[in-house]
Amino acid sequence: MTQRRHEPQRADAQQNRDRILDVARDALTASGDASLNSIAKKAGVGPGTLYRHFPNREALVLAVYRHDVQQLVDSAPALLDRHPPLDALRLWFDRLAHYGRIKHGLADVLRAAKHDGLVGDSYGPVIGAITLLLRACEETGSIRPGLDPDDVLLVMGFLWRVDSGDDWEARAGRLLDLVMDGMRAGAPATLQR
Amino acid sequence: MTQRRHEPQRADAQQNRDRILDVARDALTASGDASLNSIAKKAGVGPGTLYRHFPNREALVLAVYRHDVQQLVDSAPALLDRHPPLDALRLWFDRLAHYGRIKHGLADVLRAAKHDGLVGDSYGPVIGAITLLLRACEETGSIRPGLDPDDVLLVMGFLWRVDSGDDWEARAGRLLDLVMDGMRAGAPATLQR
DNA sequence: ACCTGAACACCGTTCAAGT
DNA sequence: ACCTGAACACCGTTCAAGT
Repeated sequence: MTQRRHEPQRADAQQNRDRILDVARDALTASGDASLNSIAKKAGVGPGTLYRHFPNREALVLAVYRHDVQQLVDSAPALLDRHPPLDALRLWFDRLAHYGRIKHGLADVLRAAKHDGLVGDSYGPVIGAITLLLRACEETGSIRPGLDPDDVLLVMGFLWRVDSGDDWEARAGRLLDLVMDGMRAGAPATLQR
Repeated sequence: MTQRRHEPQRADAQQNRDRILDVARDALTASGDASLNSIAKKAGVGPGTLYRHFPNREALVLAVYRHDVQQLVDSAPALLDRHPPLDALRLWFDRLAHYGRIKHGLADVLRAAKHDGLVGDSYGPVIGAITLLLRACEETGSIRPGLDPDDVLLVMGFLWRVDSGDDWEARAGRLLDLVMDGMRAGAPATLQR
């Protein structure tokens, strides 16, 4: 939505920003809990410079993964074009699982983003994509109506926490099937409470 | 399983241990990220003393919630006596949700416990309770057979992450229903991959 | 306008020295 | 056998001083 590229900015500032993002991307992929100070040092800038560009860890993580998230979000319509809605939904969450596995910290940011004010920047589009997919499924009657996208994303949170054995993909697949079966239209009605 | 009460131990050591646990319980309920140093200080002991009793944060959290977890685990058979298996399963997870909401850090410990060697101490019994409940459901044919207790606990992890509005209980209930519908025997078969 | 880097309060953790 | 508490390396974050 907001286009920050090429805003009037001093050249050295822009360079610093880019180098920080480069280093941060590498550092975060290597291990999710890389310290901000260590990232600043590796980027060859003072801690203050990092904080000037990114006021907190969340902002940095978000900036690092911005394009990747956008790409994931954009893929939803294409999936809907090429597959039945329910399959598209499933495939999209497959992708989400892969993203969450590589992009450390993204899960936490998405979780926190809901409460902080910065809903529009990354959480919003993600929820938007899920909404799109859910609606398509509803229209074909393949899932129960009225599912809340926030709820669905929350439950799918297990995808970020499957441990990283070599069978993680199979396990995630099984569990994804399980949850999606619960979302299906044919699924038993809600229990009497 | 292991009974540590009244092992030969110096009186002051036992007192220190108890005071640390008391303070830690309060501190953790107040906020989940209370520092170990601050807990030691409030308990009136040096940091080294805390570390002598509990080598890391995980051990402390586990010790603090030991009795509560045991109580939860023990409640499973009673639930099975008084309710149909599927209802018992649902009610037990309701309780788990309430526990995870108050006992900060317990969720992380349960997650980490699987990989660390200390499986027997707390993770084991919890998985044991889930296994018991799942088997009972299987026998009445109310859920699909072959569900892995680890998998189920992993998916239910969303319970610890429902945010704490005043509607958290309703939301958790909805999502619990959703997941349990997926576990049901009547649920649609696994998708073709 | 932006960067530097020393500085602050804190963290988890260790370990010599005491009793 | 156990406790103390100074000490270490680190963390996130700030802010005067520079260019």
